[in-house]
Amino acid sequence: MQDILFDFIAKYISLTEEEKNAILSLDLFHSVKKGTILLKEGQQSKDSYFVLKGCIRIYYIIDGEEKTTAFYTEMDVLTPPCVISKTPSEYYISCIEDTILTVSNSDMEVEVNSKFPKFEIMCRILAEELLAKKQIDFDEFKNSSPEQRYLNLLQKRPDLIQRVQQHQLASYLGIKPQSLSRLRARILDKNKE
Amino acid sequence: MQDILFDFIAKYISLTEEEKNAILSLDLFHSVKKGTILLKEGQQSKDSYFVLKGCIRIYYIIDGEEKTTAFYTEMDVLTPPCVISKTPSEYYISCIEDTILTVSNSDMEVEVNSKFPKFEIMCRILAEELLAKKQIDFDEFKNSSPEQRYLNLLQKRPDLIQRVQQHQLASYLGIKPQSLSRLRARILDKNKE
DNA sequence: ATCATTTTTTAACTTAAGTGAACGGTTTTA
DNA sequence: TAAAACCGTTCACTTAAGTTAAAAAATGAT
Repeated sequence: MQDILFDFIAKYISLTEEEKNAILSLDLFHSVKKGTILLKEGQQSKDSYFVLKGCIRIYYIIDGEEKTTAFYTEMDVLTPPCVISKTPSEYYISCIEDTILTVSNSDMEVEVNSKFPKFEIMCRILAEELLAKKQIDFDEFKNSSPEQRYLNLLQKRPDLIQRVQQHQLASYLGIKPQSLSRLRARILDKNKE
Repeated sequence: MQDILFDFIAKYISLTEEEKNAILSLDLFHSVKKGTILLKEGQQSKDSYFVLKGCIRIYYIIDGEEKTTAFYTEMDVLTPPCVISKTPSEYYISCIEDTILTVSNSDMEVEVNSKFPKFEIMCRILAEELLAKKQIDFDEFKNSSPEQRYLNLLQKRPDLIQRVQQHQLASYLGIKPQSLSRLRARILDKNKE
């Protein structure tokens, strides 16, 4: 499990044994049961996550309805926006599967970064990469119809469609569950011809 | 003009005179005429921008149609995704007004960051903030209808609606120009009652 | 295994966005 | 300055998503 984290870090910087031990001493690894809520609306938090196994989601509750906007699976990093802005969260974060993840808080990161400037660099590169990816995802979302978005997701993250509930997937695609269901039937019809 | 840049930087780190001079010696400031294309599809680039005055936009050309996905105005920072991923650009960047901006390339940034570790920290914080903001914007986009998006924009960036062409605004809102026109008429009707 | 609950699908109807075309009004440019 | 190109709006029509409700299927608990 630790190797997964170190392999991930190795994509950005190379670590000495001393540095690896410093990380391990932080006791970052946690096992979390399906359904656990990591963050609630209104709460303040300093926690960031790295998913080793499983899946977590971000969702809002608007007019009593859950609106899922993001999923994080194996090898995904999540620093919730409210941690950056230091404001109360407007959304929930929960585990939709039994999940193994690392939990680090921003105080820890400040300390590690000042002790090992390498980490500062890794964090910068990682944030830049995630920003670039988010921008591209957003662009694709704007430039395509619900049906195209679904087909696109089928290409890029086929696992999600299996492991995630339809109504969560629907709001992730910016539509209602009934529309997703209909849209899938439409696609099947087309392929039959 | 330089003070605008230094005021912006001051939000993140404090600079000595020596550091300010190091920045000024880089010759970052540029004036660009309306209509200038800063980046074309297919090009590779290392340039990042900070807008001091004016407005630039990102757009794709899909099936011969321009699809505008982002606007950057006063005090906005833009590092195009293709600069981060070091891949050819899939989009264009152009000035829709006479614009004053700083242009810095990633080689310069690597050098400055290694000479002044402070800058590394600023870049990290800035990237994290922009990522958090982008995530929230994306969430709001998914959770709202075209009409709500338009009204939301009217609140948050009323200037954009004045200075940007309707068909560019439409694709920014994820709809067709005719739909934006109709939607505005609908809103006016409602307010008349 | 059965029942209760939740999730997904289907259907009928409403609403709004997409499409293609036409109309003035502006700006560009030859 | 006249012609061409472009832009925003409007209209009629098509297509697809939203809404409400109900049925069917899957899941979970006892």
